[in-house]
Amino acid sequence: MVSIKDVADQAQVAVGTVSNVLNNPDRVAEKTRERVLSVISELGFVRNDAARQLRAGLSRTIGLIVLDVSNPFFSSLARAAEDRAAESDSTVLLGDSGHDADRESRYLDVFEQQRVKGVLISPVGNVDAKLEQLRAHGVPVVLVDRVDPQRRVSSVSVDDVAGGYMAVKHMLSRGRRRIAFVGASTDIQQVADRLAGARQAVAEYPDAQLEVVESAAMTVLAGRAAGELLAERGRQGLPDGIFCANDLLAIGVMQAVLLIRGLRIPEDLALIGYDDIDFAQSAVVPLSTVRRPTELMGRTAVELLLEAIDRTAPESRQVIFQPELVSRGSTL
Amino acid sequence: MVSIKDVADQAQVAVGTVSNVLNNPDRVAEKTRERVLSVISELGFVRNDAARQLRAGLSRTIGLIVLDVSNPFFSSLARAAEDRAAESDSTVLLGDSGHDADRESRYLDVFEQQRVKGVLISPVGNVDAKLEQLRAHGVPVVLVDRVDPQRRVSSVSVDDVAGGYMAVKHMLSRGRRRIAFVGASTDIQQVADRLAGARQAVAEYPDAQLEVVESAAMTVLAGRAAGELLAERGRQGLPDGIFCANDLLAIGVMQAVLLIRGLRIPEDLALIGYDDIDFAQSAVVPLSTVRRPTELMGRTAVELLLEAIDRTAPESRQVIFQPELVSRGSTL
DNA sequence: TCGCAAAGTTGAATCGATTCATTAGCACGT
DNA sequence: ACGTGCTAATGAATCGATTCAACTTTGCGA
Repeated sequence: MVSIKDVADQAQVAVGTVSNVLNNPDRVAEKTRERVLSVISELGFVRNDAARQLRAGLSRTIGLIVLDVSNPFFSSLARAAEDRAAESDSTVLLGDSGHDADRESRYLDVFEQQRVKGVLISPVGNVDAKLEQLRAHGVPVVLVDRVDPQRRVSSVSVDDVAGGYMAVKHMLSRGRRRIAFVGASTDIQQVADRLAGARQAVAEYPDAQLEVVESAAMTVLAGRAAGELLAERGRQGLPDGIFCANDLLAIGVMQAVLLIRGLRIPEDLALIGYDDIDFAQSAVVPLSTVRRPTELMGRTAVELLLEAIDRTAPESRQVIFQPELVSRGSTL
Repeated sequence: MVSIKDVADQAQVAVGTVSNVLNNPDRVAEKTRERVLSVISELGFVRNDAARQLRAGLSRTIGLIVLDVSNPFFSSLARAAEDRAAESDSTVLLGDSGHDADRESRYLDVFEQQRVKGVLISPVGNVDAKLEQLRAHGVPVVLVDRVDPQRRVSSVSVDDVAGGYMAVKHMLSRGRRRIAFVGASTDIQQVADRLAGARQAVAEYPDAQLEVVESAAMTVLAGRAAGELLAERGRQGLPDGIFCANDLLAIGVMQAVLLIRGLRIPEDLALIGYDDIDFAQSAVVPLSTVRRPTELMGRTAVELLLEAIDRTAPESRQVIFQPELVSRGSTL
């Protein structure tokens, strides 16, 4: 394996000079620099990051742990984070916890051993202890899609109350009055927030009413079950607008309504989801939905982290983004 | 920052002993070990991976570069690879190239600087030069979902010809005879292979015929366009079995057929896709499909890599997996 | 009591890049 | 000829964990 020493010998300079060629090129005379560079490529020298990091004390990597990489929300966020990190020439180590606290904990351990500059995490379980340990070791943390109730750590998240509000307000403004909300248990913060937003919107229209349908999960199949349940009532008992807590549910409801009862969307029933997954626009009837600014969130998360790294006094910041309404055929 | 030296001082032992507690616990007397361990947790000592790696010469990490983490095929493969690596206590660094050669190249550079033990990659562009460099530096490489024509590097891939064959054979064995293949350009190796398999199956039935419909892309919308095109012919001109090169196309075809022409699946038309994405089973009519053994591929890829790392003579191995037919409602 | 093997412990040397105080070389003005 | 100021280059010390030859202690049989 070729080391900086080998390069120095071959180029007839001292090791310090080679190091300067790599890190402070302008301190080295042009002729010398060129000679060293040509030896580097001739020998195929590649910097040993472990040695650099050991001496420098800090690494150039950021750890990112997401709940599920196959979820487009997270993969798009991760990509944006990587791009932003690359601009400040850092690298992102991506870990997928898969909603599993053990995996999450393993990644945190690895990240700490690797002495990452900072950690971005959308936590699964109770990570307070681990995060506290990281912070005690001087590793800044930024929460993603979650806020710290004690506001001790920085975070980027989305105003889901506003998202629920704009979804339902959208249907109300188009004349719908009998609104249904379909979502899993309100134990999930995001579901609770979206429902709260929906309630706010309905409260602004005295003649409107809101019905809550609790689904077993947040999947297409659960949505279909909910849709069948509603459709069984017949035309009279039906709501004229349905807001689903995510797009998968909405697609399930759409399947049930369109095929099983032959109702039409949006004529008989307006439908809106949440997340803007790929399938939303390629559903049979293009699905209206609420989109979260994932790229911006990823970039911002990295920026908050870099800020915390540079700053000595680590005051925390909570950044909350506003979601965006995407209006398509299902609410025309 | 707490180092092994601090632990040694506090526990009144030599640094070598602390190191042994961590790496060769059985060489240390029980009493000493306990004392050291308690000091470690008391001081919150965390091993510095950079120093360990510098001295040991090799790291405990494996680099994995996939084309698109949000593709369930890759995310599931990545998760399996991570689990397998964890069993041999290694860590996987996951990189998402997003079909972008620059990003891919950046990751390869980072991996090499980090002195990863080996690299798993599903390559975008022409990475021959980079891979050659890695191999020259003694870093083993295993290709994922791609074979090296020159068989110089190991690989794990799927027999897509067999996949195409089993999909079409399945429909033929249920009495369908007018088969259509829907897929994007055969410039894509996977598409070409699946079509070749379809041809093989059809050739076994003298009274069967195969029609090829080229779609613009491999998306739901492209599938819908293809479905509409077919449906316009009316019942007579229609095939009675359609094999789509992936599930997205199949879902598009299903939408077009079911809603726009009111045909029934599988009575009027059998339909089968490829990949077994989540949506396949939660489609209106559950979609039959061909599944690739992603978990097994991920595990095997890591195993091939570990093999190559341990072995001094790096002979390459090409492992080709057989896909599996998943029969659901769309081909009953 | 002595000898000797086994078990336990020690600490200096090592990995490779970075840092920085020091030295070398050169140009210019007086 | 000599001092001053500048750029360029040097190389020893450093980061923290691991390794291993050397040393100490313990246990046990003769």
